[in-house]
Amino acid sequence: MSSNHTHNKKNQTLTKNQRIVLNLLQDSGEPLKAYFILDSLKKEGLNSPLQVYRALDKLVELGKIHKVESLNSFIICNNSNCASNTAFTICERCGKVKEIKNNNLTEGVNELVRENKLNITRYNLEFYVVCKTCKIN
Amino acid sequence: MSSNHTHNKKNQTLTKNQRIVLNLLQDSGEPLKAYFILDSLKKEGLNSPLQVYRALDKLVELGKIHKVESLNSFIICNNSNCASNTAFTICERCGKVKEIKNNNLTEGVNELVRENKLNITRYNLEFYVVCKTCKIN
DNA sequence: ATTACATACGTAATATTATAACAATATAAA
DNA sequence: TTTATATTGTTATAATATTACGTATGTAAT
Ligand SMILES: [Zn+2]
Ligand SMILES: [Zn+2]
Ligand SMILES: [Zn+2]
Ligand SMILES: [Zn+2]
Repeated sequence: MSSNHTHNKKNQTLTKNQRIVLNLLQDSGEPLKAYFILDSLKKEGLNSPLQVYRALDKLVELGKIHKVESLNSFIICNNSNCASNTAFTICERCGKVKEIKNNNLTEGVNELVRENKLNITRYNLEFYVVCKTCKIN
Repeated sequence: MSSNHTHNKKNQTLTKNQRIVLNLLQDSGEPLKAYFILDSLKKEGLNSPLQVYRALDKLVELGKIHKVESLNSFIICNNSNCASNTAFTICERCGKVKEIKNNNLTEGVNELVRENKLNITRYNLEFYVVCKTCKIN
C-alpha cells in the first residue's frame, strides 16, 4: 500500500509509528497538524494523540522533520543537514511553506551569528511572504 | 492602583482591557502566557480567555507587544519601531527572552532579505542560546 | 539464561491554548 | 440622528499538547 517502498532505505532505523508518520509528511510535502496526522493514520493503527506526538518528537529530534512554530504544524525536512536550524518562508495568503535551502540566506545568518558573538545553539526563522502565485492574482 | 499612572501617556488610545494587559506585560518585561495574564488580572475585571486574547491580538497588531511563537507567550516590545518584524534570543536553560534591538543582526537580516529578493512582509526570528548567566553555572 | 537498563508502546485522563457564536454597548463617521 | 465599526461580556467549545500508568521490547552486561 501507499508508498512505503520508496522510503524504506532511509527510514529503516525508525519504529513503525515513526515510519508511518514520516511517510505521511514525506508524501504530503506540506505542513500538517498533529490531529490531522492522527485522523489520516487511524487506518494504519494510530489511535491516540500521544502516539502521534511521540513520533513527531522523535522525528524532530532526528532532524527528519521540523515544527513550524507559528503554524503549530510539522513539515518534512527538505534539506540534507539542517540539524536543528530551520528557516522557512510562509505565504500569508495561501499558507504555502517552503524550507529555505543552503543558500546565501542561511550562510548569511551564520555569519551574523558569528559577527554578533551570539552563543547560538539553534535557530528558527520564519519569513512571511506573498508567494509568486499569490502575487500574480 | 498598580502602575497605571506611569504608562497613561503612551496608552491613551487603548481600551481598558488593552491597557491593563499592556501594563502587566510592561511591568513584567518577561514573556507571559495568556492564561497567566488572565489569572493575574481577575482582580482587574478580566473574566474570560477571550477578553485576554482579544486584547493581546490588538496589541500585537499595534506592535506594542509580540508573540513568542515557540513559547506560546507574549512579551512587551522592547524596541521603538519593529512593527511586525521580530527577533528574539531565548535561553534554552532558563527561558529568558530578549528582543534583539536595532543592531547589526537586524540590519544584516534586512540586507539578506534584499539580496535574496524575498518578498517579505514580516519575519519572526527565534535564536536559541545559552545566556551569560547560565553559561557560567 | 538472568538481570538491568533504555526505549518504545497503548490507553485513558487531563491540561493548555485558542476560537466560535451571540447579544449588548460604546465610539466614530456621515 | 442614522449608520457603520469596533469593542465588550459571557458561555460554550475547539484545537493543541502532556501526565500518568502499566506493558512490551530490544540490548548489553553478568
Ligand atoms: Zn530541514
Ligand atoms: Zn501564496
Ligand atoms: Zn519589538
Ligand atoms: Zn539562561
